[in-house]
Amino acid sequence: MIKITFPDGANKSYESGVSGLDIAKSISHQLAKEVVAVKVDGEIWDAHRMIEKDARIQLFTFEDREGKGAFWHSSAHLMAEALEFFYPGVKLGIGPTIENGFYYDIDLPEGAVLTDSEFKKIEDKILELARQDAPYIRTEVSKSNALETFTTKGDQYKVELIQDLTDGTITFYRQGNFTDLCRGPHLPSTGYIKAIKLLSIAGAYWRGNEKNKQLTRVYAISFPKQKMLVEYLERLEEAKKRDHRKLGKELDLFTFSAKVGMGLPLWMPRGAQLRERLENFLKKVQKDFGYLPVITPHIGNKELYVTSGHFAKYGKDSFQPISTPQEGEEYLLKPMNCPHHCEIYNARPRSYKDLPLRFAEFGTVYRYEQSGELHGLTRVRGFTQDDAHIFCRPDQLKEEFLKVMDIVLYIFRVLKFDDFSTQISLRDQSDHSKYIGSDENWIKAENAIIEAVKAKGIDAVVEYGEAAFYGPKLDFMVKDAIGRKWQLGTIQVDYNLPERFNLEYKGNDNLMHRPVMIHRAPFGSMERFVAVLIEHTAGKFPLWLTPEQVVVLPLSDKFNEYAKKVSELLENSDIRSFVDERNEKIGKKIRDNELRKIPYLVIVGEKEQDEQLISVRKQGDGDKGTMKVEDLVKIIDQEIQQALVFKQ
RNA sequence: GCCGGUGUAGCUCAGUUGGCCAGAGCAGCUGAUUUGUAAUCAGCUGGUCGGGGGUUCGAAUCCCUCCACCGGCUCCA
Repeated sequence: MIKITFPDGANKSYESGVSGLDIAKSISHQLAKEVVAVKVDGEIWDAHRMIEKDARIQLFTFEDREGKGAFWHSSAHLMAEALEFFYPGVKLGIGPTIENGFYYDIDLPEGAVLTDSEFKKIEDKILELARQDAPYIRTEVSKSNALETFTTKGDQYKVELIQDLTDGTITFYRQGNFTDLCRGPHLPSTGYIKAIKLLSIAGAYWRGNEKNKQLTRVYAISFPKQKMLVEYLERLEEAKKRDHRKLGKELDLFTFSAKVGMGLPLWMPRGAQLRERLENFLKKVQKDFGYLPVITPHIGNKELYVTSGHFAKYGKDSFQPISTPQEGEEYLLKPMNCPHHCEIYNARPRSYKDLPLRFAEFGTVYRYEQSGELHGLTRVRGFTQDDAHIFCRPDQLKEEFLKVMDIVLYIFRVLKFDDFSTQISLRDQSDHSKYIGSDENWIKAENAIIEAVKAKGIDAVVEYGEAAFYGPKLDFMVKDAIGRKWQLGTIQVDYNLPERFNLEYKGNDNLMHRPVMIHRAPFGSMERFVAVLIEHTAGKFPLWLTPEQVVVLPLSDKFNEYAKKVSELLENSDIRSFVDERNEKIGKKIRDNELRKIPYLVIVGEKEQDEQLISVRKQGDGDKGTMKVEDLVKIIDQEIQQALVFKQ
């Protein structure tokens, strides 16, 4: 007998060789049907794998992340089996699970092409295999046997994977006639898979390396119930309605023109107003935090970027230099604001008493992004950073860094971005060739960030190899409507550019010292931030940001004059309002303005005119009754004040 | 840049064995209606079927090529 301990601390004796599934059966019939994986002493196992010694266990169903992992991983194997059926000789790469589903990278036989028109028959085949309810059988194999198996099969990708594994830890899983190299865990049998949908197809380089062969990646998702698949697809459809590219068009915020050039956004009046308000909001916050405005041109002499190191790093992958017609001097479109700001610092001698200096600029920069990378407003070739560079003494670094974090967190709070994640981006641990500057400077900079994050008590993940070439950074990431992560705010500590630009200040010891630089952009870029804001709000912007706050709807053109008067009164109280004078019925005007997501609709007819009142409707919330104009002003002022209140 | 897909009116979409002047709804314009809380009615305008080339008596439809967009990969100062 062995002793099994449950998560709540309770324990129970079972015969040796009992499985997670058996244990579930002993608890309840329902649980046994749902269990798909089990954690045994911290390791995730197959639910049907035998446990042979005392252990702490935890049972997982599809609702758990661990359960989904086993479920989707097993589905990937089944998909691979179906793909082998239709494409004999197909070579298999990796088939991992992802946040929503799984994929398998495959190398199709010479001449074969997989397109989405084949999805249906592959799905059907998978379900057919699933109905056979074949068990997933785990076997431990030696490295030499494993290599032999896949060398015989001619699958060089698996061979390559096995070569990197340590002997003694290699396992195969087999279901039906299909065997795959896999750590597991897996479902007890294929019958658990009741619904599957192939989602898309993409090229993916083997091992993520551009120099390797590009394999075909098949994305799919599966569920234990058909209904769950239907719900998932519906959710996906709903999310697509929030796509900023769709809403940007519908709400007249921005557009693109192939004639202007790909990746070069054109802000329409409503979008420009929204963006301007965001900028003014941040300007005000920054003023309170002691920032000083600076303005720099859109181009800069090539030498500037040679000095900063940007040219060596990105010169080949940038828009190429333009040159003056007479002298042949080379200029680059500005890809970064920092070199310009360094030269502003250098414009005059600085004393330790001047620091910190905080130069802020909404600086528009131009970067050559690969054509396949462009994506709405989130990835463009010309964009405006809410940039600033803080030049400070080393002893001021920590405090300055924390203050920047305060700004970022404040902005996220005001705009209700509460589902963000933070990432500390450090140097690649093994390859330092991508970076400029001394090890000593890097270590100082990396430690500064780690300490600041610790001081703020923020839960950040550490990613190696994600740093900028001149310094490490702290990034704030937010997800878009369909779950893609985008970096918004960024804070970077930099000891290197001050050296390259020979920045100095005179200390109280009468000696010259080198300042430290902080690069920071709380929004990241106006383009990307607005994109994410659109998706988060589904176009229902906060009252203080929205281009039009109130629309006045006269019941018929007899009341146009009164409507105009009401609108003027609102404007006099700094409320953005306009009159919908179209010759339409009131129902039509309400519908159209609701769809345009105007926060307040004011209806005026004979009754209102006689009593000098207004009828108010709130977007998405229906009739609010009649009131005086100043009552609405009060409601709106209050709503705005509440949104902007500074809570430390 | 790479893999796969898509491209018909401002928007959403019909239009496949290649065949008369390419269609609808919404938007727009004109007129009628003077309206009480999510779509009033009628008429009209609007398209080099993404561009170019080819096959054919004939191409939105088939082929080639370029462009843009969509989903990924790689990249992201």
